[in-house]
Amino acid sequence: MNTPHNPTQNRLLAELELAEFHRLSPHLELVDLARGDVLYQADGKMMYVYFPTTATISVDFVLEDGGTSEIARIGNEGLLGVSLFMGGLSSSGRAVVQMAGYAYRLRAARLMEEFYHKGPLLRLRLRYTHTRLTEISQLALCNSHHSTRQRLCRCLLQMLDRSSSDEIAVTQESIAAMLGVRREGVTDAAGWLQNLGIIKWRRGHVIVLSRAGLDAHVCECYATVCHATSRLLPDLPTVPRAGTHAWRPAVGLPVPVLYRPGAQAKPLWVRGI
Amino acid sequence: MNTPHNPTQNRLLAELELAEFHRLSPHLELVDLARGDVLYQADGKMMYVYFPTTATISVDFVLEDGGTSEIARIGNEGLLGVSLFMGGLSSSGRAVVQMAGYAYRLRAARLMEEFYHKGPLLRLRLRYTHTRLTEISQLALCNSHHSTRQRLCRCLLQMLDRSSSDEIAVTQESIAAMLGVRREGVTDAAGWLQNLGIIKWRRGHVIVLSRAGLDAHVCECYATVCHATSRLLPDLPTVPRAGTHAWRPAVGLPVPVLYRPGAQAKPLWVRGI
DNA sequence: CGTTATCTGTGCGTCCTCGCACAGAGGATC
DNA sequence: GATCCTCTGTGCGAGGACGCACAGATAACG
Repeated sequence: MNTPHNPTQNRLLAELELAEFHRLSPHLELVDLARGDVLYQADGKMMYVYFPTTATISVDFVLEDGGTSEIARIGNEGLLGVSLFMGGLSSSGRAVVQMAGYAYRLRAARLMEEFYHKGPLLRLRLRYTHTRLTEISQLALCNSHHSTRQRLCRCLLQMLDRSSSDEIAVTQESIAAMLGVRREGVTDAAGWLQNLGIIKWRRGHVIVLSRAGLDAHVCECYATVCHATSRLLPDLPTVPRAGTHAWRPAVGLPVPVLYRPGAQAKPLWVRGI
Repeated sequence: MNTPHNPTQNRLLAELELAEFHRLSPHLELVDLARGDVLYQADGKMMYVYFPTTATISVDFVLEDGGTSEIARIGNEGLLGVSLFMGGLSSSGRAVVQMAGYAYRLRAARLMEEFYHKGPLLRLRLRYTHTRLTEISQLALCNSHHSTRQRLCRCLLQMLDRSSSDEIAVTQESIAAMLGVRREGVTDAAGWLQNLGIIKWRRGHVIVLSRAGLDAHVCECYATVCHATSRLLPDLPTVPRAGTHAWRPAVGLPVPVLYRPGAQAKPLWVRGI
C-alpha cells in the first residue's frame, strides 16, 4: 500500500501528535472525490468527517427561493464536519466537492469515541472551529459591504491558494452561486479583470495572469481570513504550492488595526517556493 | 444574599446538571451591564465569559473603513465568549451591551479548568457553538440576499424576543450599524413599516404595534435562527416574555424544505404567556 | 464532421442602496 | 422658557445589482 497519499497531506492531521495520529490513522479511509459530489445534504445525516488533501469542498447554504451562498471553503488546511463534534448529527448546509481530488474520512461514530479522549485532537478541533467562526463572521461582513468585483477577487485568490497551478477549473455560473450574485454579475466583474490583464477566462477555466493584480483589488477580508488560518497553523512546514507571489498588504490603506495586531506586513499564508 | 437574581435565568446555565451547576455557581459573579459597555475589544483579551440574564449583548465586526455588521446578538439563551473555550484567548469581534441588564460572568481561567472536566458543560458549550455557527452562516446568507426592509424586520423581531415589552430602546443609527447599512436606509425602511401601521418609532424607542406585521414581512432567516435556537434548548421551561403572538410561517410561500424539516408550523421560539 | 449543450458576453430598463445635504422634531439642559 | 444636541425624515443624483432576452463561442458527443 505504498501510495503517494498520506494523511499528513491534510495540515490538521499533520498537526496531531504522533501517538494520537497512530491511534487515528487505521480508521482513516482515503476517498477519491469528483467535482460535484455531494458529501452532505442540508439537514442530512453526517456519516463521516472529511480531511481533504488535494480536494476542496464547498459548504453552501440555500434559501427557500433557491438563492445560495458559499459559507465555507475547505481545503487541506481544514476539515469538513465541525458540526459533528459539536453535538449535532445533521449538517446545516450542503457540502459539495468543488475541486476534484482526495480526502481522508473518518466515521462519525469513531470520531465520537475519539472525542472523549479529550486529547490534542480535541484542542485542535476547537481551534479549527474558532477559525471557522472567524471566517464565517468575516464573510457575513464582506457580503454586506463589498462589491461583486472585490468579492470575486477574494474568491479567486482563495481558490488559487488551493490550486496547484495558475489555472482554476470553475465556471462563472458556479462562482455566482458561491458569491450569491447573478451569473451576469460575475461575467461583468470577470470582464473588468480581463480588461486589466489580470485574468483570462475560458469556458470553465480561469487563468490567473497576475496574482498581484488580484491582491490589489481584493477587499481586506481575504487578508483577514488568511491571517486567521495562519494563526491556526502557525509553524507548519510549508506545503508546495504554485503561487509565487507572497501576499502583501494593499498600498495606500490606513494601517490595519483590527485584524493584524502588532504584526508587520508579512506573508499571511505560508506558501512554498 | 436573597436577590431576585439567579444564574438559571440564563437558559444555558439552567440546562446544566445540578452537580455541575453547584460546582460552577460559586464562581459566577453577577454584573450590572449598562447600555454601551464594551465587554470585548476586537482582538482584545477576553477575561470573562458572560451569561446574560436580562441584558443582551451585540458582537460586531468592524472593517478598516469603519463599516460594521452585527455578527451575533446574545441574550439569556446564550453566552458571550465562545472563542475562549475554542482555544483562542482573544476575541475576533467587539462585544457591546445592547440592552442594559444583568449577566453572570466567569473568569476565563476558571472556565479553562472546567473545560477539562469534559462534563455536560462541554457538551452544552459545543452544542451552543454549533448553534452560533448556524446562525452566523444564515446571517452571511441573509446579508447577501435580503433587502434592508426584510433585515430590519428580522432585527426588530430578534430584539423583541429579548425585550420584556413591546417597546425596544434603540436608535435608527445603531440599527444601521448592526445591519451594515446607512442610517437613512433604516429611516426609509422604518417609514415603510410605520405607514403600514406595524411599528411606531419615536426618538430612540420603537413600539411594535403588530408583531404579526413583522412576521409577514421578515425573511426566512428569522425562522431559521429561531429553529436553531429551539433545537439547542428544546424542552426548557418557558421564560416569561411579553410577546404574545406565536411565530407562524409566512403565508403564500412554498413549503420550507431545508431548515424546518418534517416539523409542522409551530412556535419556533418558546414563549411564555 | 455536424449537431447539441453549455459557457460566456452584451444590452437595457428597473429597483435598491449609497452619499450628501438639509430640514424639522423631541428631549435635555441650564 | 430658550437653547442645544441628538434623532428622525426627505430629496436628489450616481452607481451597483437585478431580471430578462439574446447572440456568439467552444467544447462534447454522436
